[in-house]
Amino acid sequence: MHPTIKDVAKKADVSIATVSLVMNNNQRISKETRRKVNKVIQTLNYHPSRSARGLVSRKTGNIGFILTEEHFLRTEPFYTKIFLGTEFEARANDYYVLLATVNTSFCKDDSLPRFILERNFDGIVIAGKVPNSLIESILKYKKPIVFVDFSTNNGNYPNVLTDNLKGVQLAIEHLIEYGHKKIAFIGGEISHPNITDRLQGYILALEKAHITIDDDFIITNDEYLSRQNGYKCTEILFKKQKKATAIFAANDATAIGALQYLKDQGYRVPEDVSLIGFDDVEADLLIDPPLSTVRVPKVEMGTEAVQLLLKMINNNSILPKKILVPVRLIVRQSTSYIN
Amino acid sequence: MHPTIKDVAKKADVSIATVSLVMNNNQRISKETRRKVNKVIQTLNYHPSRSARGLVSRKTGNIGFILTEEHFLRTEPFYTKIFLGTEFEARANDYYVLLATVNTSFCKDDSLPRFILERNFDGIVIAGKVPNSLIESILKYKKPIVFVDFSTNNGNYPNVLTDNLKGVQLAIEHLIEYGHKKIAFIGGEISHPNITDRLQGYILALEKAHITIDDDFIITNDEYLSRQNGYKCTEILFKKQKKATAIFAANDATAIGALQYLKDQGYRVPEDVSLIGFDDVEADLLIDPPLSTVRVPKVEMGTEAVQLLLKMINNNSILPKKILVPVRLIVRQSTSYIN
DNA sequence: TTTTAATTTTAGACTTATACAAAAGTTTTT
DNA sequence: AAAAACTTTTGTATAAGTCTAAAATTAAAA
Repeated sequence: MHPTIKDVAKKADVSIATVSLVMNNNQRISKETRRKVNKVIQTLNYHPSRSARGLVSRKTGNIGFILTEEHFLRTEPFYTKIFLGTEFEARANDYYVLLATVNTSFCKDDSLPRFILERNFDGIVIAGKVPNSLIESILKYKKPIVFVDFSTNNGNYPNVLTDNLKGVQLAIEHLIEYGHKKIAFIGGEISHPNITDRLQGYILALEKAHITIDDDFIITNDEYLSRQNGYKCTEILFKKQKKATAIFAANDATAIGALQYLKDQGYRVPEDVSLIGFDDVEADLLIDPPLSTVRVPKVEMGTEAVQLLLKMINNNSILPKKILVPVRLIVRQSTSYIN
Repeated sequence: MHPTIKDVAKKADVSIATVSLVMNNNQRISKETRRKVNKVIQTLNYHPSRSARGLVSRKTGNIGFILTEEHFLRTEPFYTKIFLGTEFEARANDYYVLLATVNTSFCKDDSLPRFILERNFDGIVIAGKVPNSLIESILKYKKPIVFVDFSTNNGNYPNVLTDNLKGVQLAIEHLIEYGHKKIAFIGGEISHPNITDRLQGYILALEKAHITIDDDFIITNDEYLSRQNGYKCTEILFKKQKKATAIFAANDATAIGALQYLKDQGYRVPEDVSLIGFDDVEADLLIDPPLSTVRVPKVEMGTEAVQLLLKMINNNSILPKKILVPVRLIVRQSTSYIN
């Protein structure tokens, strides 16, 4: 059998309480005893049992990570990267991450992820948009929660968000610098906080540059932010009289769909139309031309979320309610000077 | 506080042992008592504590998933999908999956993933090639292990593998059907079991079609299976006198690199050269022309692995030593009839 | 020596599973 | 019909490994 706290205690000739105190860095233990015990711990390669610890201390050492199935199975590894970030940061702090997906149409009587029912977690990271009914169910457990890439006014929990306003501003300024004035905004899921922000940022950036907002250049709907939807929006945009010379797409998937439409219609990108997206996903480099975009630091969002969550778990009093992760303009070949 | 077994026992007017037996579907409990207890369990929304269970039963309900950092961070979500599969299957069986990455250059004194040290797992899925030293360290724990997408003769543990021979055979037959006879094989990591198999399959398929193997058409090395390497191999291939009319690439990344070289040199795909890969990754659809390939069912590999692992954990006697997951030929636009 | 501070130990709790004991219910034997 | 022998069902007691409040011990200071 593998060693337990008793084996360590016996070998170090102290009580198990002492060993426990040493393990938990309690300062009452004398340096000498500490050293002696630590040595035995090393020798025996002792590691305390999670189960026993969890049972008595009511801390499980687990962090839950929840997102919708839809987001999880999404082709672009957007949330996968956020997950990676949480995983790294959790591991660095001796936590495990338990991943669970929920149905997009979760309703209040559906059963919650198992680790919640079993109280097998100390805190939860909720990534992306999830149903309100799910949030309400989870809130009942009164455990620390951090939202990533989604904000809700349900409860008052901290968020880790993309700096959308800043990102759009960078993108629009970039287009303006290239001489564009007829800049369109296309995208779906307009009621999603991220997209609302981006549209808002688009308007602000144009106003700042003293360019009048033209409603004909704003094509939005409430459908999923897919390539298909990007294609469709661009089609609507270009069926109008006025022609935009640049398109800001609400995300890269939308931009890739837009590119397809433009190619199909014989427009050259960027010669005829400049195109910029948002997110910076893998696919951007694979398409022709490579897509200019705004980089969202996905992995960092995950690490930030865990750092915040751990602070909550440890009752750290200073808690930012909102962390905006910095974005970066990535200029590739889909944007150029206006002809 | 949330309910414990005691609360259930009191409310159902039975002993905690009875509740426990009901929870574990022990048949000695009478139908009536069972019903009564189950009803209370429902009413109280009782879920047994993982920690307590783990402590007494020595089962943690956790499955470890190990892969190298390199594989985890890989752009193509190959292992991510396998992970998804394990996650789904594990959840369906009330297990959690704990993911851990290890350094590619793990050496025997490095510390193992934490869940191993803490014995916080019932079995492990090892995905992809991992250092031998790691395997040796893990074997010491004498716990069930299943290897996915990698086979080792270290110990005698079951594998879940791609049916490489079949896959290559399908690809080569497809090319032959299109009239190709000068079919090249390119790829790195030639000592990787998968790639060794694929080369083997290439040779067998050609022999079967009575086409003589030409060593000039086999370009391999031991570097990582990257696009860069695909580019390089193709360069070597086409600097020779004899020109191949079709290329079988050891995987899709290699194929994409090959495509780049061909385009750079003015070869048209598939008019001048047919190109087929292996894996079926996301990128295949994004490149121009979309890549013909052999689909590896990644998610299914994960589910198969967990099913196998659970059988081992539950001491199921009938254990296949090797599961070959079926592959499928995916014909897209990078292959065509020879001109 | 007494008081105080520092260090260590004792004892109990956390929740569940299970061996064994006990009770209740059935069948067989006399 | 009662006793004996089973069978089925339920309960009692204990153990798993760790943490922690409170108690006990030791050392240091007064």
